[in-house]
Amino acid sequence: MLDKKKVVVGMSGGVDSTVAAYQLKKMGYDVIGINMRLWQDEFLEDIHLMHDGGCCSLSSVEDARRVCEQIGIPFYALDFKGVFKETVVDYFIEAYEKGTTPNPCIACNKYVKFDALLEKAHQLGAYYVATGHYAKIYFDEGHSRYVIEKSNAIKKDQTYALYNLTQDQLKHVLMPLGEFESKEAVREIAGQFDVAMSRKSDSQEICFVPDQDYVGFINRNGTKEIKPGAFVDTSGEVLGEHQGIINYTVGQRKGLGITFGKPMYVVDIDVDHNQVVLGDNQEVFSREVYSTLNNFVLFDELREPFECEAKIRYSAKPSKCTIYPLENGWVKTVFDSPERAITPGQAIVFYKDNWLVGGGTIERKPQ
RNA sequence: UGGGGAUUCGCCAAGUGGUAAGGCACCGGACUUUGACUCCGUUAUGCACAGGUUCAAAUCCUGUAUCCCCAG
Repeated sequence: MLDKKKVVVGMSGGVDSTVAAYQLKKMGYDVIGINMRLWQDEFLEDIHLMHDGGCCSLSSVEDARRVCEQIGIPFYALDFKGVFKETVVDYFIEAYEKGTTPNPCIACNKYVKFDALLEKAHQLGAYYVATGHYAKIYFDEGHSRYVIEKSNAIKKDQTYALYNLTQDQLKHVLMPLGEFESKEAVREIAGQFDVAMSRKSDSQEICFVPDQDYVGFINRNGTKEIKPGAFVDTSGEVLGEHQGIINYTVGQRKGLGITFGKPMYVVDIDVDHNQVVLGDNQEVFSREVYSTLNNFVLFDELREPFECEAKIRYSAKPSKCTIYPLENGWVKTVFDSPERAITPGQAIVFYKDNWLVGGGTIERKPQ
């Protein structure tokens, strides 16, 4: 029997998860802090010295332990390396190898934090798992469903990374930071535990990749050989040589190592021909987006065209669009105005007012 | 080895006597729970080289080198 007063909190040792745990404790929950061991890499030794890590700092076990002690809750460091490697790291590498751009945080949320960790929570008898995400989750009578609503701290809103959560998961998830009006308010509370920690920076890269060098990471851990190939323009004309498709993502401008007297951007990546297509600023805009693996939160299934807003990357303002159901669970999104750099592999997330409608993985237009 | 033109930061390029624009690339920083984008900043004591004229030259003169074009 699961205890509804019992909650497992994923503790990174950072500001957000610390305050989340503290708030729950204050609300009277029986809180258990768990630090997830996710990845080991000899290059990661000092990474916790550089970043707060927010959700997924890897080496802050000691911070997490100390904080739990101060809050007065039990603490465990548990091994999640297996799931993490399979569902996040391998996915990450494979995505790049097939010419797309992964979003590891979304995968981690889906498979690790709200699946593996939730399962662990249940094993410990806890009904809930909680995190320091900036988002609001609750049961909405109007929709007769669990819903995800944007955080009050709109600048820190993290609902984008949560679109994959199912009703089953949402039922068991608490996000106490959703009501906070700002990160500053959260930091203030964190200050009482550990001054140094409350000042930790927000900066964040891919948590398992040292030095922002994801290319080196894939070279060390990937299976495929990275081969140079041709840069071509949108008409197929060869412009130069690229260093391997994993180095590029749609919309990228810097690091092409080739000059044209005007800014040039990656417009597309053609894995089959090992080519990277370049174009000018105008050529990187488009109104249509196709997505698969869609999950809807506000309703069960998309059955007819639906007017809403959507964003195609984490840090973007939602733009007006209409979404259309296609066959095999695909969704076609048509924006009112062109969007910049629609990138296969990234997520498109739909919103209606402050509610998260759903989302999916961006794919290239089906032929 | 006749004539003409060129040579400015890694690349493109402005500057025609008054004390080296700009773009791209690179590098650094900000922003960011992904990758990108964006923003800010740094970057040639020196204009192929050697002399000369001038208060003052990348800009004028002389010579040298390299490249391009036209003639043999």
